[in-house]
Amino acid sequence: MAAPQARRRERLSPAARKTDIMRCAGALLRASDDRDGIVAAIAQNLGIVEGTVYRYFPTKRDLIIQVAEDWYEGMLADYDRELAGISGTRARLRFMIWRHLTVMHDEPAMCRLVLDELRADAGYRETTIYQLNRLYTQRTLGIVREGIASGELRADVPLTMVRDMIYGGIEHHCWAYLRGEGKFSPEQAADDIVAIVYRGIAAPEESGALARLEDVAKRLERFTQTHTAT
Amino acid sequence: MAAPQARRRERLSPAARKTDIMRCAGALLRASDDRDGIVAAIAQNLGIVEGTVYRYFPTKRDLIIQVAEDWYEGMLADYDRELAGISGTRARLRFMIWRHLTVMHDEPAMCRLVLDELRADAGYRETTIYQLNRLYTQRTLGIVREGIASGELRADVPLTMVRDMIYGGIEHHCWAYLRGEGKFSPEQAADDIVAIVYRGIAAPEESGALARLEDVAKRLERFTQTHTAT
DNA sequence: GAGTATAAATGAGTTTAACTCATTTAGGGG
DNA sequence: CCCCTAAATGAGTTAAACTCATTTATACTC
Repeated sequence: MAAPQARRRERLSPAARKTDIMRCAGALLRASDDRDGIVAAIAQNLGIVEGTVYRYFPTKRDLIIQVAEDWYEGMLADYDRELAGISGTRARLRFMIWRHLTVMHDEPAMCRLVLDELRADAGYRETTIYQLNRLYTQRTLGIVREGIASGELRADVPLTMVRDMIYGGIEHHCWAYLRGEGKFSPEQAADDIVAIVYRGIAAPEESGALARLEDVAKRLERFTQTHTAT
Repeated sequence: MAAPQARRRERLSPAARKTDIMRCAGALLRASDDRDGIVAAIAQNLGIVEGTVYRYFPTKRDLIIQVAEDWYEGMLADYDRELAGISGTRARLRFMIWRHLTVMHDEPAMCRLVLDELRADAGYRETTIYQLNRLYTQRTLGIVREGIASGELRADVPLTMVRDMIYGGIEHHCWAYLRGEGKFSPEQAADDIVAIVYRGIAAPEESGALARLEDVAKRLERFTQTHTAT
């Protein structure tokens, strides 16, 4: 039996220790979807004791949420700036959709944590993640509103349902991928979603043209009748 | 202090006891979203001991899953027969969507249990609920396929994405309602979803007409030029 | 109607993981 | 070099899921 390793009691600044714990928690959260005993695992990994973790985070849940929040904040930074460089309702919508799909694709474990665990429980609405997501979907709806204002989209678009179908669709589409089964292409998926949604909400451009052309047809008929009668 | 009630040891047939436990579990699952100590609560409600519950269900999870399965099976019975009485791609799609929305509306607690708890964990795929849902969405895709075959819908419809957007959209739409906040109307929601999706996937009927009319316009121009030149 | 076999039910455990707190001790300031 | 602060400890408590040897209601036999 190996002699029990004498613990070296090392003192870090609170900030450094907290960073260490969060980094370690992030790694473990990505490595496995089993959250049982994760506090013990973190402590063991860092060579500290469980109680020390609780000096920095009141509960396990707080720790996990803060890790997820930090990650998500970094992940969603700057989309606004990127979006500013894209013009056209369709392209802008596609960008928002594609970006969300890309997050799913690049960080399945974290996304699953957010979607399946954090979002399910009571305090989710008090979470930064909820706020960030709200902003993101609000931005998406903003694009739709602009499209309506310009006449490019129908005036009677049910706004929140468009949002629900886009983001609900994304989540459903990635469901299997998030648990390590199957693949998906963010580009392909974004194309497919945008194709359905855009056609679904675009103003019937053709209807005006059709009306004009129907008129043309009638005039032609009269014209030809007049001229052939002569 | 009230004298401790002498427990009356009553023996039921296994079937009867199992039914009792499941019924009680169902009531508690509907009454609260807190699953901690639910086995103890069931035992107390039935005047039995926790260990007795475990004689009928190997784990708490098994009990909950079986309750949810029984409920869902009853809930989704017969949709196939009802669907048979509805004709037209759009109406049939709307029926499937409306029905799913109605389940959400009538049994928010159970739906939340299935969506937020059962679907999140590993064994979900082995669940009857998963199978029933698969059949349901397969049936939906069947309707879309028929629409494509008849030429009513575009040939390039991304089938699974249509499914994901419909059912993901439904879930997103009901999210707040499922946790007791806000309302929604299954009828309105079904209309909105079907409006977006159907327009999104319908074949462009107008395009052929447009092409013909563009041709008419050119002929008219030539005709008028010829005749006014004279 | 008494004796007995069966299995339903018990209740006193164990286990595991989250969380608490009185005590210990590293390490910088005087 | 000592002392003070607060970081870290480790030995708890709590809570809930789950186990199992024992008890006992009930149906069946004779």
